[in-house]
Amino acid sequence: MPQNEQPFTKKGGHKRGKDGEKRDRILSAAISVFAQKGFYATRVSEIAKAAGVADGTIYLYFENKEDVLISIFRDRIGKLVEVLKREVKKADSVEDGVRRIVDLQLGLLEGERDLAEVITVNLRQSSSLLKQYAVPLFREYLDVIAGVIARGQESGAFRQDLNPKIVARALWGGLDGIALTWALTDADPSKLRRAAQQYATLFLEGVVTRP
Amino acid sequence: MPQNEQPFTKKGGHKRGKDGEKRDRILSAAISVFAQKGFYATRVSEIAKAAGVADGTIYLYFENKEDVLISIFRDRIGKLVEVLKREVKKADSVEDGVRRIVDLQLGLLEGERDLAEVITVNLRQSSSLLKQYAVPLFREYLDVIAGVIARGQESGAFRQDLNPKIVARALWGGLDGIALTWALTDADPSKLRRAAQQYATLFLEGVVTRP
Amino acid sequence: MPQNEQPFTKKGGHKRGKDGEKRDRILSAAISVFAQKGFYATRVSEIAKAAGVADGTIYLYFENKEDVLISIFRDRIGKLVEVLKREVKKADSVEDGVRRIVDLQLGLLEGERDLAEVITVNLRQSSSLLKQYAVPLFREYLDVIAGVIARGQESGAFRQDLNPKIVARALWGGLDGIALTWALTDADPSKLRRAAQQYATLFLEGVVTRP
Amino acid sequence: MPQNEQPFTKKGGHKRGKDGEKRDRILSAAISVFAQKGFYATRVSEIAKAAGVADGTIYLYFENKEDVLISIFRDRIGKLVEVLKREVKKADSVEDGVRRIVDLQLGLLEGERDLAEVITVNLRQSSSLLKQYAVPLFREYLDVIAGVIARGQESGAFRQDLNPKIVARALWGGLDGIALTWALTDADPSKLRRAAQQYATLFLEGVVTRP
DNA sequence: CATGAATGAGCATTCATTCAT
DNA sequence: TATGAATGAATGCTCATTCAT
Repeated sequence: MPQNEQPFTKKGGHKRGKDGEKRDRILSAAISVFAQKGFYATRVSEIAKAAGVADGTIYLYFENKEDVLISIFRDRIGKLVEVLKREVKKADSVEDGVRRIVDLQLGLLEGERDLAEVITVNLRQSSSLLKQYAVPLFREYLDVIAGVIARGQESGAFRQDLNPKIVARALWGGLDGIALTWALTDADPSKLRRAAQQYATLFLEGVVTRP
Repeated sequence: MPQNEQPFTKKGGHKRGKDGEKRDRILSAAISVFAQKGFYATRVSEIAKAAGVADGTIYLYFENKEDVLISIFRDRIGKLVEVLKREVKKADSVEDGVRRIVDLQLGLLEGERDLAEVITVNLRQSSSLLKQYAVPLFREYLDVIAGVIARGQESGAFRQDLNPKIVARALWGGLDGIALTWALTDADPSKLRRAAQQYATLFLEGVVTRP
Repeated sequence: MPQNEQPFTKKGGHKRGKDGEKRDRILSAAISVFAQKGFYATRVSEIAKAAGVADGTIYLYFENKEDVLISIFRDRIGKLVEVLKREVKKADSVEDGVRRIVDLQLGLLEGERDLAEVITVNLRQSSSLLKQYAVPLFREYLDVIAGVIARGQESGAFRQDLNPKIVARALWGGLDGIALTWALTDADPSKLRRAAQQYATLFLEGVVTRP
Repeated sequence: MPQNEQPFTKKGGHKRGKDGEKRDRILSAAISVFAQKGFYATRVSEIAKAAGVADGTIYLYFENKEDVLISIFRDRIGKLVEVLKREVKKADSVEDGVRRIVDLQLGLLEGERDLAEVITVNLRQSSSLLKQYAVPLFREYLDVIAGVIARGQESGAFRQDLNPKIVARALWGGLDGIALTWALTDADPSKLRRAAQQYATLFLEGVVTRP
């Protein structure tokens, strides 16, 4: 995750490297603290402490506390969307694509649980300013999902009487609902994986028994 | 519910009485303001103003600001669960039961959009104290849904390879996801109702085309 | 201490009896609560509760919270001064008079410990308004003591190179100092009485051994 | 006590440092304001203004308002005890020791009248928390006095039928009583000094004429 | 007279942000 | 750049006092 793939740019440009490193440390710390305590309950000094910098230093890299949160969305969700796109491309079929989406999103809870929590939890605490930034990013994420659905509809694999956007939201929401209850009751990872499998089946085939 | 010893004085005077009329006004005002600005950004004085009472009056009915939020959950979700149970009982079939759940939950967004927003949004802002109160109520709500699923499985109407609790969470989550995006993009009610129909179908039959 | 010596004035004048009774109840309650918690930490509602009346009732008998405290001084210290005067008159000698003063003041801690505490403690919390009322009453009390000293000086029993007022303050202060430490460490009454005896001796004969 | 690594920069800049300069300014300001208005009537903002700092700055050095008061006791009474011990050691005789105690305690009223008022007045306003801190310090002060008395008894200079602790309390109380009335009636310093002399004589020799 | 629900001014405390070093 | 002491605006909550009943 860090950037050890730029072995000489250290002082070449305008104070990169060290800069980006500290900025990143602040963001990572913020993700961790926001996840634990929520945006409002988090003190700027707590982020600073977790990042190992002085309080004032945060203001060298971010406008203010809210900007830290927004930056998390901007920096990290962008990457998530990339991963999602890549993963979806690897799929053999649209059904496989859906299963990959499910696995990826719920798998995120294990790999980067804090980030997942920040995205899930803090998306809803947002002031209007935050909405302004978070919603477009969120929409892009949903659009990737909706794209898979639409492709399935075109190929005839998926039923065509459903709006792909609604289906995408439902898919995301269902995953989020499972994740939320899982997070609130801190169950073990194996249960989450099992839930993921069942959810994919449910989503694909429905709850009604096939004739 | 109290005061049956004054069958007509109802409109006589304002009767400073602790009969809950003022408490209710505060709760309603709080729902409205919390929905607009979120729990943390809401000032107690704003609730007071919206309720048409003095700041201090709020503390005659509630411990503190958080208690107002908790009380919303306690008072209102309890009623929601009642309505849900009643509605589910009226259903001819489990499939109808599912459709009623979908309609009810999304219908709530129209009738009491603010309440829905508070429940949806603030469930996740919670301090641990709030979780303590909100989670059990939420669980009860989910249990009613899970009960419908389980009954469907017993009757053979629903597939039996899925855990009813997971299915319940997925159902709720999908509805919540649709509601969230609808709320964030202030779409019109008719779209929401159409989404509800489609979602019910999706949930029941799955996204994959039937052979 | 109550007024059972007016067997028929009950409804004769203008609402006496009942009135005075309630006013007295409030004062007694206030003495008790002030003694326990101090003037500032005492809530008017606590006085009301202790007196068994409604909060608002207190304002029918007193201007405000401070007036309750002032009234305690006015009503109760006045009586104390009377008792002091009476006691002093009974004395055979000025030496006996001093011993009676000592016994009376420290004895007060047992009989009306709360009142003593209010006088001792709250005299010093006073706003300037309170000082205005308390100081004159206090001075009257000191004057009685100073009178005894002066009489002793006139009769030749007491040395004449000391200002009676200073001696009076010293006598009162020494008693107060003993009372304070006794109160702070809640020792038993017998110790207090022994201390009283020793103090009287000290005051009369000094700490230096007689040749 | 820290900063021995900058032997002359003392007046260089204001050195935001936590070197106690600001802490001291706050304490001094608090002594002054507490003395004038009492602990409860004093606003934190008043202390801040008097100290020439922002309100929030006070909370960088003290837990809360009460901690400011406690710190006054802790910081200043400790020093008083030191001075008292030193002064007592210088005494030629126990009688001289007593006279020094008297002079010192009443002399304090001139040099640091505000501090004396705070100690005298606020010792009695205390919440239990404050008592917890103030009482032990007070006791130490009394113990020094009691030590002088005890030494006088051992040497035969003082009568042995009196408990040294009681005598110590009486001595302190008498001084406090004189101080209180002097403070309440803002007499002039010369009178206080005369009172001190008379009080020492009274304490040593008693009020009764010697045969 | 008595009540106690309602009031709202007042205050301790917090914490995001700044800026001298 | 980095620091962290200092700032002071902002706000939750208390409680003496009022007044309609």
